[in-house]
Amino acid sequence: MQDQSQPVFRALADPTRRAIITMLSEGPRATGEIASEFDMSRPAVAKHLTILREGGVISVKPRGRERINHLNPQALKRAAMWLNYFDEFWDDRLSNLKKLVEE
Amino acid sequence: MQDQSQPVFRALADPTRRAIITMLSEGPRATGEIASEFDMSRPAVAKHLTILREGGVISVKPRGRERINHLNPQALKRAAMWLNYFDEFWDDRLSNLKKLVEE
DNA sequence: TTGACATGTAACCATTTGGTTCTGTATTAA
DNA sequence: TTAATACAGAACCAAATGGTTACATGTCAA
Repeated sequence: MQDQSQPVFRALADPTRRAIITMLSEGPRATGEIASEFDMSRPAVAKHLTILREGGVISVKPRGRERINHLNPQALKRAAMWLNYFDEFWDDRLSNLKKLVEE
Repeated sequence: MQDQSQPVFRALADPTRRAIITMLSEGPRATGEIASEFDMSRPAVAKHLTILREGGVISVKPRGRERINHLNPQALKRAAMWLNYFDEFWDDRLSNLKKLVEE
């Protein structure tokens, strides 16, 4: 079980980064467009984007002089799966059903 | 949606703390018992336990001179719910079923 | 009651984190 | 071709993080 999930959980640890994730769930955004939504400098936001990229949470496609940031839900799934392991402790009913469905 | 989940995500950000969570999912453990499993000093582990407690992830019951640490899955659920919001992006089928079940 | 055990907490330290400003480099528009 | 735009990256800084050792306190056992 050893820590493949560390970069994802690290990415999730900061509220600004979680806000960026939420923002990108509505659709891809250019870097500057994201930065303009926050009360901090563009390089600060750029650093957060780097950490999100390192965690595999977002991917970037250059388009002209812009860089378009896309959410990469696969990476979030890794963290969700880790947490869902504990499902059984808070919701046996739903967890059992899920297992059934997955079979 | 504003940051009630911050302390939980903070608690989840460190690999040692996630290991402690896994350990406690097998059953309650005394502080020293937990510390002995890690290659670091007891106070270091105690600090991690404090952060887990602040995140509501564990709760502590004194028993004699020991302090028994219990997993508190409710707090983990908070983080899981945040992530599950993005379910729809990676697994529409299961997410739809879940919604149906929850009704 | 005395000593060992289980633990918490304080003081300290190196590294990481999250922010800043400044500078450099493509790319688009005039 | 020149000026403005969109961005990356370096250098710097304060505060938070994750670790340490040393010390204090409550509880159990002899």
